[in-house]
Amino acid sequence: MEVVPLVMRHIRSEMRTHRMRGLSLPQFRTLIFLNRNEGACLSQVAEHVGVTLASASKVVNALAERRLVIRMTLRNDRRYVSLKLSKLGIATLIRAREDTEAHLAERITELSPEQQVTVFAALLALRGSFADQQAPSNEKER
Amino acid sequence: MEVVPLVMRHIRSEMRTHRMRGLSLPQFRTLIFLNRNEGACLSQVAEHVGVTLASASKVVNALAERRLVIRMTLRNDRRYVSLKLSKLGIATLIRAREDTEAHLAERITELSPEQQVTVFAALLALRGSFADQQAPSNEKER
DNA sequence: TATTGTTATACTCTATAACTATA
DNA sequence: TATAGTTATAGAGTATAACAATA
Repeated sequence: MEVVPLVMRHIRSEMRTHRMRGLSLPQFRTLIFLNRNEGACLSQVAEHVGVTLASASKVVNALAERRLVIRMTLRNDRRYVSLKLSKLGIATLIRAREDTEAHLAERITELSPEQQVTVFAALLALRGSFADQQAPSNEKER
Repeated sequence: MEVVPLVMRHIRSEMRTHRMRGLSLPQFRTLIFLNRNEGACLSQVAEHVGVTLASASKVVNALAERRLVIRMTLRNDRRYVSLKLSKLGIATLIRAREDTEAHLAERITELSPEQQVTVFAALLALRGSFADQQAPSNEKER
């Protein structure tokens, strides 16, 4: 409860001060997800980012207006929207990620090698515990 | 970059679904800070929460309107605002914290005892690295 | 003149609810 | 009738810039 917001603050602060090509955190995370899941639909984005469909729609819309994301209607079932990054989106994501990771890495470097190993192990454990949590808590209530 | 937002999402999700007496995360963190630093001024809140003075002013204003925080002008230097929790604020904070911590604890319990130790050590290390980043010059011993 | 805080303005994120389009 | 997505509306958080009050 205490540490996570500290780290979040740092990430956001870095993203602000280094512009990040003007990406907000939800936008950034959406780009990351679409980079690894080309052709995903909006519902999948919403579930992954952990927001409602309506919120995801707005975030994706902003990204589409900036030509970072391409929206296409599926032929099979025209209710679905297929999403993927444009070339500009990919380039933007790469540069944004490099910037932010570099600054996070700087922080981590301040820790001892043992602490770095500990942090890495802990994050893996936390990911295992938290990563699959949004599916049950998000799907059932809709 | 990947795990921290997951945990944040979980915290926020818990806060939403369990109402948290309608506290947002910045409001919650502000109450926590004031609980441990009675009489702190607005600038200290802003620095601790990691936002600008203007943003802190808005958050505190919302808390004051809900009678959770009491604002008082300092006699010595009337530019300063002294902040503290009301009784209602204290009660609200306690219940909110109990709820959220209980749910976080549930998650952590899913990890093995070794993993729990690892997570704890990692959070300590991260706190050491990230906590003083906001206020390198503010070394009060409170 | 410097410092503390507030207000004005503008933007993003977020939710819920109502709506459209498709199946 | 059910599902995917959008739009409308509202509220909170955030920033910068301009302002007020105090020292």
